[in-house]
Amino acid sequence: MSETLDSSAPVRVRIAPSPTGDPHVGTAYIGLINYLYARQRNGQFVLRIEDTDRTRFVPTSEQMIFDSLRWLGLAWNEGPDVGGPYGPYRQSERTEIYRAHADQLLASGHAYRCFCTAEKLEADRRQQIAAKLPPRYPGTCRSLTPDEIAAHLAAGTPAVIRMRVPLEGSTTFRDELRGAITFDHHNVDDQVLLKSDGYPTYHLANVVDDHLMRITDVIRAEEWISSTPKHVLLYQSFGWALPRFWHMPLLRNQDKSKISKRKNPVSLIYYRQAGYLPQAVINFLGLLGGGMPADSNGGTEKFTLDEMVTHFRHENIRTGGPVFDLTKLKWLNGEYLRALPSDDFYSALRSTVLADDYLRPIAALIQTRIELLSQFGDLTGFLLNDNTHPPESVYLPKNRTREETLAFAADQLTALESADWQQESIESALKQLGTEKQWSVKENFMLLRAIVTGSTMSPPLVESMVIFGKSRTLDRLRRFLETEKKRPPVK
RNA sequence: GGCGCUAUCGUCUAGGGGUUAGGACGUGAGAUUCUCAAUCUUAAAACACGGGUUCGAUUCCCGUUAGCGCUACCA
Repeated sequence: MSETLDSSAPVRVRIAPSPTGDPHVGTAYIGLINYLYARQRNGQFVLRIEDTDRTRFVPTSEQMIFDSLRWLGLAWNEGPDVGGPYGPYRQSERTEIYRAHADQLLASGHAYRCFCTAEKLEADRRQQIAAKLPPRYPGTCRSLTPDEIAAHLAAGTPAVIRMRVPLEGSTTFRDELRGAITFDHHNVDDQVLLKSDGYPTYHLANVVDDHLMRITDVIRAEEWISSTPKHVLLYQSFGWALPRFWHMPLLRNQDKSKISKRKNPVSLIYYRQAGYLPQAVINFLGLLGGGMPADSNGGTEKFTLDEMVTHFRHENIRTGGPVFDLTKLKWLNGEYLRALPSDDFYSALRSTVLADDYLRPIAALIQTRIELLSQFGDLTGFLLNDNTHPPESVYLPKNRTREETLAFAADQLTALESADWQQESIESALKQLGTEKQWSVKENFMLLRAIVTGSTMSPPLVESMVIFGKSRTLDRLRRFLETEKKRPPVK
């Protein structure tokens, strides 16, 4: 095992979300654990944006991450928006640093250039899988001669830089929650460190940044355990001291799989818009995985972020993955809502479901459709209600079976998930799906209307969906599918 | 398939070599309330399995099983 950081070094931790979409509830969870750790030890909490995957980059994502984490009360000491002594805190602005470090590994022999094409790698992988072998990089470019490399470079062949994992031996590291974990080098792949577009992969960037940013404790999700030996090897190649590693259990869906948007609302935007209070969400997150002594608050399961700072014990974190139980979160939220002073409760309503920004576009939508102002609620109920589950008689099109209808609704969900949330993109995504599956525009939109509004009659559907918001609309679709799946056919 | 991690009520968890294995959510029943919600009372509900170690294992060790994760020029 390698040396660890000087244990007297001031504690510095980080979260490193990727701006690839809506801010994720898992980011908030890991953020909370890091935040508590830093505050308990008078340490620093760093926010770093890991935007090295240019293909999945979503420009609006970063701001949403900032807003959501602040909403929850997780303030960071250093980050892209607040600055700090170890910036820049956006990885896309640090590419020179990664390149220099990759070059250093090239020079020291800990890494090598690889000129294999994506097609070849894919073919290799398929062959290995077919032969029941573990898919690994076959080492084609591992021992290229200087001449061969020069030739490729001269020819301008696109290249990546891979790490040279020792063929023999093993790497052991300590996980603060589980003890020593060992990986045989046979099972550690020659990971790509620098991609052909010049951006680093997570593995290089996170090691380089954690070292340069003086991170003492890497507190991250359990899914990283199997790549930790690569990181340890990298630290060793650079001759750097190791941080402590804490791998948190993964949040789970009801079926125990890793939490996913397909089976659960995971967007923090959703929780905000649906009317969860930040103190309820953060309290609930603190309940998952243990860490709070049961008797620290007189046995209550309700506690504030500050109470967590004083009582939370990282050593007591349970390593089994907790199911993210929406039912319990809702109960907790109700508790907080009821405990609110009535004025605060009213402002909470006014800043969410009755916010001007929300109501104004709704007004525009119904102005031409009413004769009395008091009819407002008649037309907009579905935008103010939480649950609008249509009966089969409403959602089922003539000449369609229940099975094909539910299957199509699931397709609609998939199509909408990847759609940009604007009228035109939503419409074209839906129409394209309709054409593919031979559903008429009318059937298509009517079904969706029934699911989203609970009725066959409503203001313009897509505009309504835009106002209602992506995360809530998709959630409605998901809940519809889920309950219909469980319900036996009525007919 | 390979490697790794994990295992207490349906769910979140407490506990720990000898306990009636505790609490919370949810569920059932009852009380209260004009209704509903809230509230109160109450009930059902768990140590995955097999070997050890031990006077005694749910607790410690090993194995099995199951679940999960990783196995990308994604993070």
